[in-house]
Amino acid sequence: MSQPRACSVARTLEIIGERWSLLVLREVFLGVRRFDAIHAATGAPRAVLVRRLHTLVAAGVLERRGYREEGARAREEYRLTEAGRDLQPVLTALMQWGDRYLAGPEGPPLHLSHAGCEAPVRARLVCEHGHVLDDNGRELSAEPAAHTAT
Amino acid sequence: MSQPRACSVARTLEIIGERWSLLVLREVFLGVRRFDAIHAATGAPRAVLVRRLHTLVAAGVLERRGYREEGARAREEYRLTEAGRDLQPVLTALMQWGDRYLAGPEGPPLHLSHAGCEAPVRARLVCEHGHVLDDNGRELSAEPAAHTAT
DNA sequence: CATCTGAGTTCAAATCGCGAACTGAGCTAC
DNA sequence: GTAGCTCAGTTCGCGATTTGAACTCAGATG
Repeated sequence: MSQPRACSVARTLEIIGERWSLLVLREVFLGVRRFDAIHAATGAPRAVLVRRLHTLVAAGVLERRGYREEGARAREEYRLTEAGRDLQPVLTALMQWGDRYLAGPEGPPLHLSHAGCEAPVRARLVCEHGHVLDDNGRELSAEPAAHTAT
Repeated sequence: MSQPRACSVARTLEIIGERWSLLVLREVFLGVRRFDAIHAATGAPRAVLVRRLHTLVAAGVLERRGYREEGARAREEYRLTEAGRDLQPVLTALMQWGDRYLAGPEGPPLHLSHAGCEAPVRARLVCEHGHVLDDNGRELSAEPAAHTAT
């Protein structure tokens, strides 16, 4: 093996693997869309935040658009695209692991529930036959696709 | 809001959010456990790899242990702990997103299936009433836990 | 003994991240 | 109409981190 492994994990991390990217996305998922608000909620330095937002927009995960509220001046906001919304399982899986292994004595700081049904939501591994697997991957088997080259 | 948001995502990223950490974990999940092999498979610089491995060991995600094969000299290997195995949904969610949005013309480079049942496995959001949600978070509602402070 | 391998160290150069201060446009109150 | 406020960035200097390549060192191999 002379080349690093070609892998969708690596490619995804090229986009959202930088230091603040996922925290930015967390905020946008929570409905925080304006620059200053994201800055305050994440604590990321402004210069870095600008770069991350541009990267995410360029990658098609966020969308930057101007808007204007009643009699207020024009502002910018960042919204999730379809591709961005599809990152929800990533955030959920990260949060869930932190809840389990890193929560303080007060328990998890944020609670996700199924709108309408109110039940707590978890990221699970599910096979197409409908079996829900344990989270630990012991029931998984991985194999490279046919075209192993590249 | 003067303090950055307290959040399990942020805490988790403190541990596995560095540049190479998740790629290291990907390899260990795939059964690659030796330093040089991880180095070759990820392409991470050796000095960085040493730091990441130490971080992951210190965080209790990996375990470093010496071993010796028949008549070979002693080596070190890195193994997943229970906590490490529980990161599988994170890796799977990342891979799945990359498969959907970043796969080349040859399609996804790696295939996960349910051992025994052979069916493809996906990371899904599932509520405790057993409903499987869309991946896009539209059916989710988030609220801070009671103790909003800190 | 000379060589190979595995697991790191060490090094200088380039990049990146950081906090704090600054810019500049548009609105609002005086 | 000008002083001040808000928002969305820039700029800046410093220090930490990353990088690739070369080097070390111990144990096994020929």
